[in-house]
Amino acid sequence: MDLDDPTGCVTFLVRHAWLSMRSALADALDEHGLSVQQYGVLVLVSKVPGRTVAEVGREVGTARQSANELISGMERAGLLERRPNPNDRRTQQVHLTPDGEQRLIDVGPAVRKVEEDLEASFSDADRAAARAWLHHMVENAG
Amino acid sequence: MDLDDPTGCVTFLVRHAWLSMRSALADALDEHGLSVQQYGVLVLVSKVPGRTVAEVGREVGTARQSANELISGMERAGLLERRPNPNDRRTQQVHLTPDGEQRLIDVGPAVRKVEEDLEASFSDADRAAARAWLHHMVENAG
DNA sequence: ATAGGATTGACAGGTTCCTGACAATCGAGG
DNA sequence: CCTCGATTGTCAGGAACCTGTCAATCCTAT
Repeated sequence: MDLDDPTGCVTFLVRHAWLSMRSALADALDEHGLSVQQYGVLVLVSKVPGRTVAEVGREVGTARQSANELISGMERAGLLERRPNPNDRRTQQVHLTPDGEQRLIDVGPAVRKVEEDLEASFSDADRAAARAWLHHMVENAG
Repeated sequence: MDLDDPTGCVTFLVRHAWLSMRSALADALDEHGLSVQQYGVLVLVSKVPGRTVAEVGREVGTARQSANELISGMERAGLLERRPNPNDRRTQQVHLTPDGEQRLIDVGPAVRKVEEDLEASFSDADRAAARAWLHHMVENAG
């Protein structure tokens, strides 16, 4: 990727960072047969099992319908399963299958290595500062 | 937008920041009838007139074909024009029309206000640090 | 209890973006 | 000169994502 950002617009710099990091992450993930979006859902459902489709969509930053299609695909791939929600007949609880859990464990080191390598030259303070800046953008925009 | 990022993965935090900032930018832009991608191309071509389609695609972080479609649409909208390149008969030089230049001038303040408001609570040093971090991600990934 | 509003998962249809090809053209090396 | 590899703009087809909509369900207030 080229992406030198001559626009002088921070928003596009953030976009370029996202594209580059996604590309690096994708390289590590598709050795394990996972897409970046699938990995995102896997991590999310792993941290908070029982999430509904709509919740997954919101927290992963995509439309409800896109989350639906994504989850359906992962269900077909045997990574996820939907269970009926006893407290709400509209929704379904999304859970990891044993295969999904195993896959998440398998890719963990590779993912962590990618991000660690990318940030290797930064101090803990710098990393925290960058996260704070990014988090602030998330909170105050949209 | 929700986007609280419980994944603990910086890459997704960057994605969330991009989505949020893009949404804020889009709100400001569509009052002037521009999309975020169109604005990006406008700024890029303004800074370096005569860019080819392929170059625009690379620098804006999209496929050659997507840049082609984007530029075609903006040409139809009277914002851009393609001129033959005397030194290379394969390529065409993309230039702003007077309308395109005017539109860019018109939206400038709104765009700058959005980004300034987002970063208002950060010092110059913090802003520079965030840009350095982002730039490093762009350089070392992809 | 029940009416009204909001939310859910899913379907249909459309937009955006991408990959894979193609001929035309350029540039370097015989 | 001429060939060969690389690059350009563009077309065709598909993948990913979104909006709009619907019935079903939940929640709140009267």
